[in-house]
Amino acid sequence: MATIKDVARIAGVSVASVSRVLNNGPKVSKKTIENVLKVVKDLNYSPNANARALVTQKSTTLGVVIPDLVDPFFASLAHGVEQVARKKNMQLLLSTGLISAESEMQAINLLIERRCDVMVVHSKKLSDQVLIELTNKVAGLVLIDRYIKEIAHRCVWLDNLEGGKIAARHLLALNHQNFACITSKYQIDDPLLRLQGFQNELQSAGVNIEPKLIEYGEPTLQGGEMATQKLLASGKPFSALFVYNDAMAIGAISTLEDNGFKVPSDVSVLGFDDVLLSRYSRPKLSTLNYPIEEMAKQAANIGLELTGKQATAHNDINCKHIPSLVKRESTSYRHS
Amino acid sequence: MATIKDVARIAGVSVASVSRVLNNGPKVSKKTIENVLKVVKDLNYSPNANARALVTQKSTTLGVVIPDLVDPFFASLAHGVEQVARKKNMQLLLSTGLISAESEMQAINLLIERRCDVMVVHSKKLSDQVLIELTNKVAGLVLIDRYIKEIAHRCVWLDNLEGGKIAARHLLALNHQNFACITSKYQIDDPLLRLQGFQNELQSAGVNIEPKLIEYGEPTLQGGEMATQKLLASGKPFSALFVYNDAMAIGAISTLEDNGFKVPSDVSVLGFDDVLLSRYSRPKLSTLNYPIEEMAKQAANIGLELTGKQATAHNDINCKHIPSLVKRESTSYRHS
DNA sequence: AAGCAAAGGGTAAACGTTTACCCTTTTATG
DNA sequence: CATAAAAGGGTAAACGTTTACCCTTTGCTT
Repeated sequence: MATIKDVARIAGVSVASVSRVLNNGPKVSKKTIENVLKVVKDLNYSPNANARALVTQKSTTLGVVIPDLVDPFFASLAHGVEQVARKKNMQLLLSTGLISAESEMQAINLLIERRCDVMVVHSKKLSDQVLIELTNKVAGLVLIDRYIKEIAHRCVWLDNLEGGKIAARHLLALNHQNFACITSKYQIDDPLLRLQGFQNELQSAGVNIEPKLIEYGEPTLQGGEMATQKLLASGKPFSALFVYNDAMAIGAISTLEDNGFKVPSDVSVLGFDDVLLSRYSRPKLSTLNYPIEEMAKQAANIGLELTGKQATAHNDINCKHIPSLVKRESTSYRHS
Repeated sequence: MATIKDVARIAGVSVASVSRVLNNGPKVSKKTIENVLKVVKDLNYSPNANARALVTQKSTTLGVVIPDLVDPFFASLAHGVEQVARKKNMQLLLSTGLISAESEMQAINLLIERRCDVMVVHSKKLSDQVLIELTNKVAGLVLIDRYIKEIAHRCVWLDNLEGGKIAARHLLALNHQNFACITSKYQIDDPLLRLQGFQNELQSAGVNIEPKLIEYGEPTLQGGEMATQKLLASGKPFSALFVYNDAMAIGAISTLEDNGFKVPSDVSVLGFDDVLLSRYSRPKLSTLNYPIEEMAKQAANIGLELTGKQATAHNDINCKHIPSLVKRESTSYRHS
């Protein structure tokens, strides 16, 4: 593959001039520009990004750490980052860290070796302490979906507690009194906080949720189906069901209807996340919008600011996001 | 950030020794290894991947060109490649090229600048000629979802024509006689071939499809809804509907049911792709499985072989894939 | 016509690695 | 004990760029 030296030699100029032409630098005559550009084209020359990164001490790479790409939620996250990358003529380097502390750490280390300027990191397993140290070491590292008080300005996160409360308020406003809840069996803070917010708000309204009407499952369609079966098996009546995520909610609806319950007339079902699926289900799913793509963009932009690649914007920016209710067809007023 | 020289200096050895330790090279004593490793840890040293790539003339990067990450289909593609990348301790570099010849070319060029060893490229707009030249230039470039005769061994593709035929055979076997078809308005070869295969097979069975019962639309839920409305507006009866993809098929089902048609008892609906959605819809969608993730893995492995990073496997490998019927609930026997 | 600024362009160091080649020390062999 | 082989480790070139610094030419000012 041709190098800059080849171009210089054939064009009869120095490598410095070639470099200047390629980078729109100063001090090149029109004639040289044309000349060099022609040789570049003839030789099919392509500058070596690695060499460039080495000497300039900056990569044009935006790194992302997510567990997985197959989960649409994380795909949206990556997509958000990708959009700001493209706007800056940078590229996405993906590092997957299945949810374990070691693999998360490894994924981050790979990005560090690549000297990514900016890194958007989704980490659930690494300790606060480790992440704080990491942010000290890596200027452009921003955490997403996580809140650590000491580095609040480096965190872009969703208020899950408030999400639970919003869910409760919506269902209460629809005149419901008997509530059930399906949540994820995985003990990370998201499901815990959503449930807690939900319960808190119900309690404020003087309503308690029957312990048997809280079920746990895999955060998948099947998990939702199984949890719903357990709910029904309990024999306790309920007219409103708050579910950890949309996939589980769709599973729940499926099982409810198989058992003769109409959604929403018999049971209102409320999901969480507002992923693509929710718009495709029948009835269309009422849910809480998790603006992950916007959050990812914000995280990437903060990373860019931190590394001085972008004028630091409004510093009153709020890194805490509140999910918003998306009322569709799966929740409705209960006529008593 | 500490460099290998810092490590060498503090450990009291040469950079060569440090390098050898880091790469498990020969000619290092146990004592040196321990010594160096300790300094590496103390200094929090992280080797610079760019420098490494420059001198070794190989990157540990696996590039992917797709239009988009938000489409689950392409996310699956990326996920497939990512899995083989991880197995080889390589990483995914993503380059998005919205469907236009220029942006596809640009996306590929970015990967070339990065000197990706292996590139899995999804290109619909670049000409055969351009892609052939590209494969000559880039040893590890493999095309996915595209077939070019001259470089067949560098193409991993799905037989869309056969897919259309399989769809027709399935629906014919279910005793249907009046067929409708919804396809994508975008004139790339996939929709064209699927429709052609479908029609060919129907003709072989002596059945013709009413021209008014072929509709075009955006390949989305809404596109499916609108196309179905036009189908119904034609007034022509049909009991079997073959749809370009799952999203459109779900839109079609939605519109059919809104208009009083039961799926599958009144109309059988068959999708294409077998994306996540199809398992979540009600009724669950019958569809043709597009094994994109497997295909992506295969493409990545071929790229690896081409660049000698992997023993060349069975060379009887088949790069042509045939979609397989996934019978779920949206198609059924027509009782005449 | 002298002097000087501006414009154009070249030289070479630097970025952080790997590795071929060479040298020294230790160990094994007879 | 002499010697060869093996083991350990150092030196420096090379990878392909960018850019600070310097030099030459040109044109303008007085």
